[in-house]
Amino acid sequence: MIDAVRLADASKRAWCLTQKVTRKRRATLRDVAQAADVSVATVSRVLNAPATVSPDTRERVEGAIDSLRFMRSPAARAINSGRTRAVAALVPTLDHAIFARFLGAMETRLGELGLSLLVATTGGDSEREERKAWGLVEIGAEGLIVSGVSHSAGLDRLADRHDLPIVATSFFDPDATMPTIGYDNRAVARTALDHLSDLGHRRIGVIHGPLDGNDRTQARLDALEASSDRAQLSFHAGDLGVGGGCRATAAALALPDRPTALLCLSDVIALGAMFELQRAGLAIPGDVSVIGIDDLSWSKHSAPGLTSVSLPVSEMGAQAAAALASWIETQERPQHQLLSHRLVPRGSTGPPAGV
Amino acid sequence: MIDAVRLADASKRAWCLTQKVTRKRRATLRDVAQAADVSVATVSRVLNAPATVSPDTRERVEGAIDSLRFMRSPAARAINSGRTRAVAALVPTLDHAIFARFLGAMETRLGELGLSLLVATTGGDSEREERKAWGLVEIGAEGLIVSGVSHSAGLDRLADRHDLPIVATSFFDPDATMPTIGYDNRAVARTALDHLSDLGHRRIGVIHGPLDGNDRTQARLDALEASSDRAQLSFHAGDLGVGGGCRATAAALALPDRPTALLCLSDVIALGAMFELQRAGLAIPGDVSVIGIDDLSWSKHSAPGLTSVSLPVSEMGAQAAAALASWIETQERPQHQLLSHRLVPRGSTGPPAGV
DNA sequence: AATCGCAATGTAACTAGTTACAAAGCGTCT
DNA sequence: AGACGCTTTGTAACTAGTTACATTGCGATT
Repeated sequence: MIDAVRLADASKRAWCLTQKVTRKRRATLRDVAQAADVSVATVSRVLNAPATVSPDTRERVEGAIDSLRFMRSPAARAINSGRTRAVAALVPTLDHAIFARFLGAMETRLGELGLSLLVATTGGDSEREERKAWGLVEIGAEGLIVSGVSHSAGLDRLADRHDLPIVATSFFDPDATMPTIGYDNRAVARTALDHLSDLGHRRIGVIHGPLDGNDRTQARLDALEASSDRAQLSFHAGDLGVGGGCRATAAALALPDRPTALLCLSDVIALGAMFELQRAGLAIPGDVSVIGIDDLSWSKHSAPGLTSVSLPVSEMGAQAAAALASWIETQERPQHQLLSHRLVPRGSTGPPAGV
Repeated sequence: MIDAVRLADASKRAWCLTQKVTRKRRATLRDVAQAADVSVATVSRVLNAPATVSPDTRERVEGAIDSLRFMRSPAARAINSGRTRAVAALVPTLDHAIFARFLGAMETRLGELGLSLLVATTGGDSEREERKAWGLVEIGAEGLIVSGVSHSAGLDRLADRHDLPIVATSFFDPDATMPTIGYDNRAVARTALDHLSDLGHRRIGVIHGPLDGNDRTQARLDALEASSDRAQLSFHAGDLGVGGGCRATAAALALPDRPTALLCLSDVIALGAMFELQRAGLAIPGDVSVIGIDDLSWSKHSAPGLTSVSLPVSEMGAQAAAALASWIETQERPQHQLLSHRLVPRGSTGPPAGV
């Protein structure tokens, strides 16, 4: 321990030395002031309120700024303003259309609000989530948006310790300790099930991804199990991604009593299901209907178009960004927000063959 | 102007006042020192080199830290260390699997290197790219990774002004002003074309996305046009995404002399093409072969599996992260890096019908 | 001519940490 | 006993900006 510290210390000093030798110190505000023969306050004013400086002086200062290639130190600015103008988002992975879309919308809204976005991935691991969250706060994130994994105790500690604004998304739960902005995952799953059962399907295969640490999937499955009186449900788990959907679908199709419809807990999984059905030579929806959840951008273009439950992911990103920004600005904790989902019927679902 | 400044000033003061009333000032290092009855230096030591402080004192200080819920100000740390430990990435959009994968790999590697990732989207607009880049640097990004849009003059100015490390990715160009880490887009396109022409295809439809500001697409098209002696090429532009692929494919299929193969400049576009072919009742590859570029994670799972040119996108993200980190650390500009691509033949390509 | 108001500028004290250097305390060796 | 070395701690000066307050100088009133 002691050795490690000493080592770190030594290397730090060495690095600092190199610094001083290698690169000429960057110009500071005082250098500019000296070069322009004015006070530091005047330079600062040229930067922050140019109108209060005489055109004459301003020009001289601007000249000095340019010739010294001066740039304000963000850290020094932050120390004075108390603001870093950066917030962070934690998502399980970027390699999934739904999170990417969410982050995209969030980044756009944050940009409008003058904030930048730090992104970290957790891999759905709540220990890693906590570690990354601390790291982000330590480099200056003014607030956090978490998605996918439930708010772990660690995040609550973090929020408490820093008075740190943390918004949880992808689910709605008015009883949660932190504000939640999301949809009702149980209702989402029921919407999909209702659609299939309304069409007359009684044997339905539920295709889903991994469960570990994924509250959304769990909530959806719970809701389906609770509604299992409406139809005979079989559950098939697969890995993440299209490949997982393929394999789980293959398992469902191998059932002696083949389902007449597949309820996929995401459109990505549904894409795998459609590929697998095509491979099996089964017609959609003639032989088997397919429904997804998410309504990704390509879903309307598939052949046939994929029936899906549209989730307001972009809106969720924008709302979360706005809520967090206002929380930071006003110090007032935002309200929970329930966003509505919507069934988008397309060609991939129809009545079962026998009907 | 003056009024605006005054207004801003006034509201700022008001805000500060509110601050002081509403939230109790956060504890500083000096508060902790006072509470523990030690000097600020000792508190700092407890934080940075606990071994050099006697267990007795350390305990007292740690107690004070806990009871005051003290947290170091990131800005103050940054001002002293000269490091913010954050770098930024600029991508055209997050809503595209290829950039999401790239960013994911980058974030992972940066995390290993103790750096955090700021993400901003440019929408493929170089003006916006420049604006966002400045914004990111102003809040403390120590380096930049750009992708997709060519290094605009604005970025060069930024790099020059700050001595800011900027790495360009998604293309390889040893003559570029900033280090590039990427693949040879011309060669990538030729690889795809060679595969089709080796199979015997002579009428090939090239399906591509929008051109504005997209150097990668342009480079690929240039290479194809230069090789147009190998086959008769028709070019079909579509919007971004699967929908664009569908529409452009529809146009290609409507040609009096229908192409026997479709060369899609991305797998996303290829997915659109496959959907469209399915809609048209054409068999893949029996009637029309399809090849993509990217080799996305689902490409191997489609029906039939999509032949694609695999791009080392994840590796590119990791390499860019490592290169940028080392540039920041050592002040030594990294080398350009050419990453190799690879044809992945799958079921979607075969000899044309007549052969 | 004296006073007032205002714009333009400077001085110095802030922000919240880190750290070089000094000093005190204590045990050990000569 | 005095010198030396070690650990432990404190003082004060840094980092690079912002800003409250003081000051100067000029034109316009009174």
